[in-house]
Amino acid sequence: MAQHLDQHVDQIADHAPDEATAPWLTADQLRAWLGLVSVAELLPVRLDQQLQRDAGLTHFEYMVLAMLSEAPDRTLRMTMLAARTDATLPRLSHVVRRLEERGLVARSSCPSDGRATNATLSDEGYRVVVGAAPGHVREARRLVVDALDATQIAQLEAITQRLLERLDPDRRFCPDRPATPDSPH
Amino acid sequence: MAQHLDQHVDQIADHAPDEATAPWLTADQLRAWLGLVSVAELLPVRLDQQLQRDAGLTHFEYMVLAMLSEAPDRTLRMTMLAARTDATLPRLSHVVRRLEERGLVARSSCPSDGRATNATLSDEGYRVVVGAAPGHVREARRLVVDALDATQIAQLEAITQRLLERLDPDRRFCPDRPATPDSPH
DNA sequence: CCAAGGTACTTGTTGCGTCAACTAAAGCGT
DNA sequence: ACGCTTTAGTTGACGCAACAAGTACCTTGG
Repeated sequence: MAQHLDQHVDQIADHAPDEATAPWLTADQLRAWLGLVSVAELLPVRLDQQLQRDAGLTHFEYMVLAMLSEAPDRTLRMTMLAARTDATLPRLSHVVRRLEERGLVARSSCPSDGRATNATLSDEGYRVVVGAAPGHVREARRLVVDALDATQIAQLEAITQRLLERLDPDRRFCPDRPATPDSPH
Repeated sequence: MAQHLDQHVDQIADHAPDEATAPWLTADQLRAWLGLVSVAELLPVRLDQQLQRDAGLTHFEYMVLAMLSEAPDRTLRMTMLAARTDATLPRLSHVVRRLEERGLVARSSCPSDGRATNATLSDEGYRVVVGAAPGHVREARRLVVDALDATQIAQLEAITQRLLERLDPDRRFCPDRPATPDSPH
């Protein structure tokens, strides 16, 4: 499948022995890399399929609703919500508009800052996300958690943390910072 | 970030102690799961960014060209190419049409089977993919390979193999089967 | 040798994400 | 009080992927 990443190992060994200019991978590295790329390609698709089928939500919509469900008053400013879901503001704006049309969230202008918009989870939205959560977790178990033993779970956590330092150096995604719910003023 | 996956651990412990109906995750499992989801979300974006910037290709287009570059006569049937890139046929058809408009591949009707279409990498397409490969591998090193030590590389390979058994039980993706290039007749 | 069914694509439609404006509201210096 | 800049969000256009239909070709049973 991927000779193109290692097939010229011998020829570059001739004139480019140093790390910086020798791009190709060893067989072990190649297998790990291709495995990770495959997982990264397939996992989001599976998550979307399960949630779409069982709850009529994309994974991203689920994340939006889930973040709101945990926030004080089930309300977050768009910017904060975007940070927590690793979305651009335009993307979030479109998605929230569609969710509002479906009656799952409501938007309101923030009283303390006229520029800001607060998104609030409706009762119906709460029912939807609470109804979707068990199936989602079941899928997480089926695809990942139950496929690995405890040792591998620990290894996976360490590996993903290392990778996230490179993939997301600013820690924009999954900031885990305490909620600054409404108007910080 | 994700109380919604574990916040009710205590309350379900009351009435649903068994595995099948107890969906929530332990803290360790939760961290590994969220880490993997984040990586799966960010890695494809980074790969697309680097290839788009340096070679004007999406990761998927790069995969298409790379698979062709390894095939005998730089030629594959659409169905085979779709299997090797984990794409649906409609998706591949659109992408190959665009690549043909850019002069990177050529399509021709298969002489031995009038239904089939062969995609062939042009010289220009070969130059593009060969030019793109080093930067792509460099990015793979920067984001993943060089972030992990040899032990973790081995762990990651084992973990991804386990996960792929669940994510892709039919081994549709990355089948690594020998090329059946043209007309098996 | 012809009809029925399956195979290998291609094409049109729809939905979502990104990018590039654009609007409106603060903040800030004078 | 007046502009100028920054911040927050929305909107519209465009590109790409998924799904559904359609077309052309092969194959198999009668």
